[in-house]
Amino acid sequence: MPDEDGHPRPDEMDLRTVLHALADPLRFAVIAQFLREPEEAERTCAYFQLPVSKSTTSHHFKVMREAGLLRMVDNGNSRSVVLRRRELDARFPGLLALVGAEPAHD
Amino acid sequence: MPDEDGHPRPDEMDLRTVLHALADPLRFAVIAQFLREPEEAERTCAYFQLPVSKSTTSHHFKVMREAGLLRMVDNGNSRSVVLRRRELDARFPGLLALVGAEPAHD
DNA sequence: CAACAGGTTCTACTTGCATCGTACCTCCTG
DNA sequence: CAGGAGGTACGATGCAAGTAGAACCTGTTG
Repeated sequence: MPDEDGHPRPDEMDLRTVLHALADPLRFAVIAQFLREPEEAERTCAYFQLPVSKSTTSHHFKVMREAGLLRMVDNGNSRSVVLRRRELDARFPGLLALVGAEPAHD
Repeated sequence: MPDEDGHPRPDEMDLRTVLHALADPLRFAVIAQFLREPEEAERTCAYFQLPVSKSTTSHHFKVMREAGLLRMVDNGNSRSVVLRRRELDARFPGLLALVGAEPAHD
């Protein structure tokens, strides 16, 4: 079972769920953006400036967290998210590479 | 532009579209099933016995064809579909392997 | 020719999901 | 303590997409 923040362990990740998370253009763009940042980069949700409301942004990040794509990092002050790069590469080899290979869009 | 049957060329295939096509459980199951068959296997739509009506089945196969996953083969007699394995492996390396690695479900 | 099998198309229904506004929470800073 | 920044939770809404039924098409087989 996922931890208290809804993060699945790698063996709990479901490919269909991950694909669904990536099928949305905004979520795809967030992951693609992360892949252009240094590894282990921590970013606030606000950093991505998605063209939707705060609550919608929060919803999208929740979907990505629950799929296993992102991990929430609580810094006391503000929370950040981190791409779970190593775990995803181990669980779904090649998947992030495909996302990163896709040209940025919109 | 796609051909008269709606098949995109590999360079026209869009990863988001492909991921969306694979995010549906029935469509995912069809591709996973194809990966358990011999390469170049031709199958009728009816072969998969999806638990939905004929028109819904036709809809799902259309989505997969238009995403580039399947190619329609007209045998005069009955039509069949073929997984575009080589082209997909070239365009999205590793993607089909991920689908094939996922345990069958339901 | 009639009947059937396999697919497609069209229309309609219904479910899912992205979206938003509001209210609320937590931590920091005047 | 009051206010703001960053996020979350909940309820409502509107559109996209999965679904089914009916009519139709094509090729095969009695």
